[in-house]
Amino acid sequence: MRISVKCSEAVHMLLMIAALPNDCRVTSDLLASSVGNNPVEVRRLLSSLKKAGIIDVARGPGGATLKRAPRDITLLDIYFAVDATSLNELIGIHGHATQQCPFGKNIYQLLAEPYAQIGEAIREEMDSITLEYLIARLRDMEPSIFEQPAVREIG
Amino acid sequence: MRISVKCSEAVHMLLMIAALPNDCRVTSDLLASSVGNNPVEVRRLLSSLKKAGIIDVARGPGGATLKRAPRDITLLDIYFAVDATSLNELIGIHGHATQQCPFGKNIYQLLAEPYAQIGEAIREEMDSITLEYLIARLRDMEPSIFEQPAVREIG
DNA sequence: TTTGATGTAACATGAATAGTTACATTATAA
DNA sequence: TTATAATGTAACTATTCATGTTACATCAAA
Repeated sequence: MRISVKCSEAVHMLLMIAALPNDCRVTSDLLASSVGNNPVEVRRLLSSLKKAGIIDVARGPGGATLKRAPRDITLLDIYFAVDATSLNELIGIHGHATQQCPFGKNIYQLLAEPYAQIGEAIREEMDSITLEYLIARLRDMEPSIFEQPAVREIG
Repeated sequence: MRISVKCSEAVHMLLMIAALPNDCRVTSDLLASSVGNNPVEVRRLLSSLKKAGIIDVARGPGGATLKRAPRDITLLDIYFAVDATSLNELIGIHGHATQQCPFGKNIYQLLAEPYAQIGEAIREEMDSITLEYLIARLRDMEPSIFEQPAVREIG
């Protein structure tokens, strides 16, 4: 699975966790069937989101719930949660350049700053997109999801 | 090779092509030994840069030369040249969500706009970094490269 | 014509990713 | 307490994709 797809799947899952009513247990099987992936992979993602403090996952006949308010969960949080590799690795620099060559010797330091700028731009953009915003967008697109009592509310 | 590493290797190569004196033929073997990769991979990158109109590569005992001024070559050009996959694929959306589910049905459209914003931020940032700027940075770090006679020894 | 290089196909290798099975663990409800 | 239904994770397999290697046709210049 590509890093990006992990991220969009996690968003998908979080939307379901956030929007489904309290009496609907959001299990990994339910999530898997909607996301279109296998339950183990979903659980791996859930596990990552849990470690990041974004959700709580109850064992036994439990289901997952948000641990923070949707406005306090950004795409950046989700991205970092489900993908251990940092942005630095995503837009990385080849590490096998010859140190004997004046070009090879300097290429890392040369690119480090510009690449850090790009990473920062990505970070800012992702951090500006909250789960709250995505829920609002979803409400516009599919109001029926929210036309039921006891929709999960946090914070 | 990761997409990012391709990009940094291409920058490395372009710097050598731009900075080495005219009488020094920049061959794929020379580039490969500095970049620390095999000549065929380097030729694949050269081929991509050529297709993108960034360099000319002479056959026979030729060597590569820039086709455009360094100020007209940006990191974005280089990135697109050496990586066929678009940014949309880099930060993509899972395509296997169930259409029967109101979440799965909307997830693509929901994420499309925010993701496009992120892509645009990356694009802008990469497009602001020119080869000219990188050459200037390199000159600051390693002035010796630009003091003519010494450079012929590279490789 | 010889030499030294590119261009690329075809195949092999290897590493990362994803999928499957299995089972221990745990909370809840009867 | 026990049965049930779910998570947590290990271990293994399969697959995919990026990379490395070999080989050779092509080409330009001396």
